[in-house]
Amino acid sequence: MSIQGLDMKFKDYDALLNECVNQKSLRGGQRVQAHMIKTHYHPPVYLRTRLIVLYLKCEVLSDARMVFDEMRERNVVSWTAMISGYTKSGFYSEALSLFVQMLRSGTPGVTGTYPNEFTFATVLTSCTGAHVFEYGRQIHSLIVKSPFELHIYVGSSLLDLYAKAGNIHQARIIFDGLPERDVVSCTAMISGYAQLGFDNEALELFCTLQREGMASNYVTYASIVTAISGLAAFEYGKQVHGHVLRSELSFFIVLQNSLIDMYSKCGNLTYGRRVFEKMPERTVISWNAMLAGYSKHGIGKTVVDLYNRMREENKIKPDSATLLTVLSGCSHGAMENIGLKIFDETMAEKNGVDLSVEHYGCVVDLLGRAGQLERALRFIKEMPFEPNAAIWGSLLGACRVHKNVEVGKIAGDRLLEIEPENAGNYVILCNLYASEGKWDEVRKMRELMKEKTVLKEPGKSWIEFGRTVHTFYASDRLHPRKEEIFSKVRELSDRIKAAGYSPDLSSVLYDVDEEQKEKLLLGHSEKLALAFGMMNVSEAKPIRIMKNLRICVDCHNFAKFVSKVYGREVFIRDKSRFHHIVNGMCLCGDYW
DNA sequence: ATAGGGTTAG
Repeated sequence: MSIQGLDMKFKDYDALLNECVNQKSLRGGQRVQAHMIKTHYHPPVYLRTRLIVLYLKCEVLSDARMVFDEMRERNVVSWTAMISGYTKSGFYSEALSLFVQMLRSGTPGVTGTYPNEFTFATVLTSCTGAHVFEYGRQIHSLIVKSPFELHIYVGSSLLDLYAKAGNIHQARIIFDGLPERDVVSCTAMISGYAQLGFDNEALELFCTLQREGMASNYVTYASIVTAISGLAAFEYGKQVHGHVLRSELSFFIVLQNSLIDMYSKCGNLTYGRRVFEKMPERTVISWNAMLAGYSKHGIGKTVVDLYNRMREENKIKPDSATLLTVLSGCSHGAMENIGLKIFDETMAEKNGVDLSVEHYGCVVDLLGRAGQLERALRFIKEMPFEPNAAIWGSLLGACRVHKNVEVGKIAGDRLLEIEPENAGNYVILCNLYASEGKWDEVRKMRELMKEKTVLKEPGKSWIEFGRTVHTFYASDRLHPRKEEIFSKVRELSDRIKAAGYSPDLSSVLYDVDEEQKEKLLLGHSEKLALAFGMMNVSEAKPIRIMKNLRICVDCHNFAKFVSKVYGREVFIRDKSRFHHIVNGMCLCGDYW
């Protein structure tokens, strides 16, 4: 196409620019712009905006911005296009600052440019991306006064904003208030539930909407698979996977990634690996999800093998999450030296990944697990980050296992400064002091604990059986089969006591007599779930239990004895990893 | 002409 020497007018430029946009031709746009300058043509707002849109489509933000800045006058589309350009590239604060300028713009004495439904939809996304939720709420109040409150695009990003801010209730109110629903608004609601851990609600909404004939796409499925991962609802997950395979959606990498994660979190690494191996194309997330599965199961060797394969294939570059997973996999898998070596190698690499305080935390884990507590302490003092609660907690945990009161006291004091409200910290310190017979210190800790701690999240465990997820709370008085389950726990306890089990009363926080302590221990939700599993799950199958917190020492021991005495295989997924318990032993090596 | 939802790590 040649435009030299022609007498170009609005209509011609418009046609040319349209063609460039369709072909995504950056060079074409630049030639049109050059021609305008050469022939002293002053394009109107419309044509300048078309140029901005073209440059944004070609992902050259700076060129778009240049055209934008040269405009003496702009309309809502020029503003919105520019804001959207910044939002899509993740420059949220630029986008928000433009939005403010937009409201203030206009000739003196005249009000600014008024945002429309396109502007609101995109600017809310910026607020969510930038995590400036208070700002988003202010924009919400502008929207309420505008005619666009019930617009489906605006409503979707608005409910997403509240969901991401953690206010799922408000998100649901907005969702229910929308006059119509479509895939995106429904998916935003479902993923909002899933990301905040309201997995049952996510599943319930998904089922309801499906009955209502809602269309689903791969984003919807990725979100629902995430909810299934949280519940570890293996049977349901397989069903959804089958559905995906029969649809046209199975080629989406994002969806395959979430399936890998789902199977791993259900404790079925074989299925996850099968999805992983069949992928024609992988992203770094595919690798990270697969690695995380083996890491959480404590299978360190496979973590390292897979990581080496990733580096050998040299197609996908490991990122900081990869390294974090590999280091934590080495720690869970008792491969301390290899983990430390990988850390050192990464440090030495020129353009390796960005190391965060969490990576350093993994190294503390590795050193602590290896029993090198003084070295871990030195490492913490020399690292380029301010140590946080996770770092000190990791060191303290290691000190408890290796019974090192000296270093443990240092870690504990720092930890209580940062996190005085966390009861778990006092418990570990109590255990440490008790193991050395320092009863004065134990008493001091108990008093401090009573004074400072706040109620933590209540413990709960669940197990999937007969297409239903059965949930148990500590000393569950509401469960319909409570009598039966409690007596089964008693029965298990009596039988394993004969084989050498003795309840670990020291892990009970409350100041009550020993009999009470044992009763409290027997009421732990994971024991109830285990008893339920023993009553219902066929003997040929492993019992798979999920727990929202970390498993306690006594329940861990209890499960080990049950596995030996009754010859059962037990998986317990807790907050930090999988415990795979067979014949009286756990793959975690009693370190978690 | 300009617009909304998604997967991994601890």
